[in-house]
Amino acid sequence: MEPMELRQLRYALAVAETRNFTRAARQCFVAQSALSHQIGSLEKELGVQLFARTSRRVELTPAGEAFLVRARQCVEAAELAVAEAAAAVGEVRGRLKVGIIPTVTAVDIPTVLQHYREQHPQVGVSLHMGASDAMSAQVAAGELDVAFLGLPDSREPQGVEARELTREKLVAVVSPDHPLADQKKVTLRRLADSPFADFPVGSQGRAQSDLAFEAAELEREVAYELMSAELMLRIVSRGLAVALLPAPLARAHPGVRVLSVIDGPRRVEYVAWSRFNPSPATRAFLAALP
Amino acid sequence: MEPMELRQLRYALAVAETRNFTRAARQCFVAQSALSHQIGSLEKELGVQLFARTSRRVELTPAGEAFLVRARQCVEAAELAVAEAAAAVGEVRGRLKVGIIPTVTAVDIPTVLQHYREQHPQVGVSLHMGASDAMSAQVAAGELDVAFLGLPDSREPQGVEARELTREKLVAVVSPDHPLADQKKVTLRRLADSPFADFPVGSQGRAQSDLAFEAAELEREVAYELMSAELMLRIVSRGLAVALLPAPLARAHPGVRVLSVIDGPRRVEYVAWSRFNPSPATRAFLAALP
DNA sequence: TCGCACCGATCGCGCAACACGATAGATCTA
DNA sequence: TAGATCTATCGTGTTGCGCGATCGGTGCGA
Repeated sequence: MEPMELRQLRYALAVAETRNFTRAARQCFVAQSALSHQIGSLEKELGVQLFARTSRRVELTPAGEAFLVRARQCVEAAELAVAEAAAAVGEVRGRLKVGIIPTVTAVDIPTVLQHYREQHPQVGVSLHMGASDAMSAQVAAGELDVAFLGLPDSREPQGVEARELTREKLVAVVSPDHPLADQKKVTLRRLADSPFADFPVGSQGRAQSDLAFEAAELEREVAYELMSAELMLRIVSRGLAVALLPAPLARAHPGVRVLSVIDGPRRVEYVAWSRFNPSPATRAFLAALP
Repeated sequence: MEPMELRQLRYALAVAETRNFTRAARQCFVAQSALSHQIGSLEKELGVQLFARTSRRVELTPAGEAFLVRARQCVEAAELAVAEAAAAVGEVRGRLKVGIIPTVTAVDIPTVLQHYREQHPQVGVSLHMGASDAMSAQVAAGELDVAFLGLPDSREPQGVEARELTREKLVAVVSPDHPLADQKKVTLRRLADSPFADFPVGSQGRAQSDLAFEAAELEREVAYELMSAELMLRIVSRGLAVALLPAPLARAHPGVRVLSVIDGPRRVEYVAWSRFNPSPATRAFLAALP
């Protein structure tokens, strides 16, 4: 019996993705008969059914689930091997998965991506938004290549390599009608009387503010929870709530007043990447960051 | 141009291992011409030389080094995929790399290995001796599947999953001629007058004792440093030094006196495995441990 | 209920690529 | 200089991969 080959893994992954032999074959640019035959001989060699197929539906067997996790790693490693070889002669190729929080301020993401793509047109970039915790876990698990994270200044990224990009104090944003609107400086104590818009409980964005109020032994009401800084600012401008946000985001938004907070929380922004063997595309991205 | 296949990676790995096309071909059970051709077409597709060959010597180019790291991961993932598929129908196959410190007491390694092999004859087992720190790093890096570790009771394994096997107090061993030989109990204070045999500086085995002497604010002389408990006991029996060791090891050795140490250090023995996707062979090993 | 659309398995055929053995060419050794 | 060693290359045979066509089974709609 012939040993397993990458082609069979690629076909099997396509079937798992589409749950359909015919579409999988199209995706692999081969005839359905060829793909069927390869899957069949793969299953014969393994001695296990990977797919349970009725003529109407294709599903993964438990064996198929377990097998394809490794098969995916295998194919990814093969792509990375090609990318490494190309990188050794100065050509950066491959794909790059970037995670960003909704409050990146240290760098202008579109500019960074534009420069990166100009320097390395052979790299396909995909962007993903998310929370710092989820994304640093994804980086550690290899599901993201790099991620921009924001943490309270008392914390550090866990389980990943990281570089500090900026360290800044959050500012308060209030609507022009707010009683504090004409102040230049406020304290948490005075802000705590108003309802807040903030990030969802559990996110590091929320922790940035929560920790400060805890340290000051103050209670506050969070009336709105959302992951979007943009929406948060619009809610503030309507006078529905106040918020603590990074200064660059706050100042870029019209229709709100920005107040410095004397005992306000500090946050740190990091760029994080995997501890183990970042891909050439990842190394190039980190090198291209200011 | 054809896409890369596992066959080419297997051949390339064999060449990297043997540094010789002819021997690599034998290892792969193909003719040398076939292997040469595959390597050639692989290099052509990558657009990079992987091997610098004179007709006398074969060496890896930098591109080859980088490429083969990933290629190795790729074929290992392929093997694991096969093992996972087999495991899904109850057959445990594959290879298992076990790391052990020289002072395992919680389990009898030969017995464990014997039972494991009887239950899972399809698994090839390889044993490696080493220090706790080095081996837990190897487990984290995927170079070992499981490792038995010994740590001071104030520490825990880092970067790996681990299960505590036993927690015990170290005993003192002295030669029958030693002034303390007839005591049943001693203190660190009284032991500290004698020269010690102990594990090398930096190892966790050494840390077990060092921490205890530091806590007691005592100085001692370590006259002999070695990684073998067996040798350590022979040195002790000759009267050249005293030592602190796990009780089961000490009692198993003739020609030494074993003393309990009132303020003696405690150690914990763990079995550790990788955080990420242990192989079927690894899962079976952990399940087979008492 | 019948026909039709959909889907995977199978078969026969043509071709590409893989492996083999032999040999050429290069390099180091005695 | 002869020989040993090692990789590249060439010509040849075979295998297995992909293709198109077709079959058989299933669910849906008229």
